[in-house]
Amino acid sequence: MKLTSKGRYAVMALADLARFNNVNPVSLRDISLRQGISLDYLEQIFSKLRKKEIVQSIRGTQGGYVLNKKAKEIKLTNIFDAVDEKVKTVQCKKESKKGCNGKSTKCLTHNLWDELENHINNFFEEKSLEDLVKNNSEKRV
Amino acid sequence: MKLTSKGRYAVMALADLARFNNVNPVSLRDISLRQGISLDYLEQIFSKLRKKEIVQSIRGTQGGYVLNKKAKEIKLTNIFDAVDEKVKTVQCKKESKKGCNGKSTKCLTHNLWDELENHINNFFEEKSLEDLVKNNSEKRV
DNA sequence: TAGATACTTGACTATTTTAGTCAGGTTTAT
DNA sequence: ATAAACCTGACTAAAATAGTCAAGTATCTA
Ligand code: FES
Ligand code: FES
Repeated sequence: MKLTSKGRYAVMALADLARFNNVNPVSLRDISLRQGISLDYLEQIFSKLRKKEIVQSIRGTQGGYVLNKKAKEIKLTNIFDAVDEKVKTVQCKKESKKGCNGKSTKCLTHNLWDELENHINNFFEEKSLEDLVKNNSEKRV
Repeated sequence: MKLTSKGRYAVMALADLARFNNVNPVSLRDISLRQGISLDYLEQIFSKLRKKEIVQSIRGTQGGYVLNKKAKEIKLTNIFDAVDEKVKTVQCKKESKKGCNGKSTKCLTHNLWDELENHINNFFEEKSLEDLVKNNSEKRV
């Protein structure tokens, strides 16, 4: 199981943004340079973040992005959800009573994968952007 | 983040095996039919499981596979490890002091991904094959 | 008001990974 | 002998990933 770059970059970029989220909007160009992420790719990512109202955009010179909520209120879940990074442990449809591989009932291991999915999602629901930034500045002290 | 079929199948197949692990070895053909997994693919998977001494093979007619340890002693970690299903949340090398994207230090979010990786691995270290089979027969009662 | 900066959008593509298949073995019980 | 079952390695189609590229639009500042 691996985390995709898109998800990782989204969080990295927002952490960067949260850290510089004071007076001025932060341009993607700056984030791109600081975090070493392709500008074009960042644009794709931020387009999604904006649509889910996690960030707000300010166009024109001196423009950029700002957080649309308090860092405390932005959970990793929200970020991953926005960029379609989802945790998926099974192939079988959740709603359907059918199991994987076309079986008529759920397989032996189905519950396990459900548990796993919850276990991982719990982590994402607990962590907020604030935790990230705070944790990091504590370390620096 | 998603779980690959290889990992899922390995656990499914071993759960099946554990359940029928009484007198006779279990043939891959049977597992293939019961679980709806391609026989050829199962062979690849069991080759790895055997090399890591999770199962033992018995060749010839009436042959098949048996568990090489008690179900209680086979953790998901061991299974995933055997089939190279690994949890990977970062690109940067663990040992290296360098960060992702060629930076000279670890990035803002590196600790987070480390935590995530541990969080997931903990789950795999706790669960054993026995849990799986027991859990399931309890449900059946 | 010209120009630069920065956001916006959608299409396109190379690479990698996944999820197998296929072909040809070898071993052993009956 | 023969059939059942394991064993091995090479191959491949399809999907997912990680971007790139092109052509805009909006807004600030000189
Ligand atoms: S994973 Fe859901 S039925 Fe097998
Ligand atoms: S993830 Fe390890 S340095 Fe960025």
